[in-house]
Amino acid sequence: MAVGKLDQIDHKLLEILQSNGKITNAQLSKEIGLSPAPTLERVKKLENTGIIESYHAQIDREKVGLGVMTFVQVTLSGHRKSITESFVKTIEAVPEIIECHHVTGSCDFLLKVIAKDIASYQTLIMETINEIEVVASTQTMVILSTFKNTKVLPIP
Amino acid sequence: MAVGKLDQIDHKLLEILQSNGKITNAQLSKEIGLSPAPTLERVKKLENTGIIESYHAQIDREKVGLGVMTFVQVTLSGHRKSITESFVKTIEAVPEIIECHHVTGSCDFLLKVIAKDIASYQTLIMETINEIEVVASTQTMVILSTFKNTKVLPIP
DNA sequence: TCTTTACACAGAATAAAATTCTGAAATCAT
DNA sequence: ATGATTTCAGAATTTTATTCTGTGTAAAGA
Repeated sequence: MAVGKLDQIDHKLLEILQSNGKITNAQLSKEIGLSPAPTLERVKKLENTGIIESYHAQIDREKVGLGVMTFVQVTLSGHRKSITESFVKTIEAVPEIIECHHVTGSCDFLLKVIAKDIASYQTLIMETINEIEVVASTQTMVILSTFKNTKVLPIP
Repeated sequence: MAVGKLDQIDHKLLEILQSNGKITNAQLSKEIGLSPAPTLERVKKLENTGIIESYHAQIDREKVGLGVMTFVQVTLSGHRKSITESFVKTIEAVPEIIECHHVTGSCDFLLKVIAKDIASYQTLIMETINEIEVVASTQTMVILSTFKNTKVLPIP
């Protein structure tokens, strides 16, 4: 299913479901101006074609005791495929690393990391990430505050 | 509600709901080993206390025609409160900027930005972000591939 | 132009799920 | 121990999702 096959109603559905994944079908149908049946049909189609990938609950980081979030710029010791693969494989097993992106620019990877506090973050960086053999260096950006964190992508 | 009041069952609920926000209460109750009534009670409590903030549908970026995602390191021309506030206010109105974090380190802000393609990304950077008066410089990291992007936080 | 086909839709019927209610068991503090 | 509080299971009720049927509409072909 290409984007060309998405009409205005589909766009609106995606927008609403991104910001509220638990809206009832009845309410959803009201907001887009269709009856429940075709509304559900459209949503199911978006799910089946993989345009809607999944649904997630978002939890309050601070309230569950995760006070620290950081971005870590990682530079590897080389750029051979085996080195990258080795790094990624290790990363996957670390639950505190919630994002790992291969990027262009002055570093190789950018990680998003969460931890209970600075002390446990330091332990994680020093005893887990910096201990990976292929990691040459890391540079941390601690998040002081977050001004925007929307789950709604602006569909073109 | 502090983290101390969350028992093992709450932890499991949060873990499941983070990875599958649309699970039925019946299924959820099976997975944690309670009957539907107390299961629902617990989930509602987590919602009411704000530990569960919201639910969101995740959509496939590429399938809706958003081929480019980047991180942008932004350095401002100063650090007075008014400068930061001016920047944040402008950022909030740009839908392509889906995250904006105030960070420590060599830059001031880190943005996560999405765009249709490199051309429209360039337009966004040059005509929107770099045009903000208080922005001194930007440095872009284009995401080549994403190896990890979990919505499940490891609750301590 | 007329027909044919294929969709997309609304409304009603059905199935499934959430929610509420009641009372019993377990836990806790006194 | 004892009373109070909390947590739970099972059943009843309400709400919601899902399926079904028929109608209108738009596009494709004769």
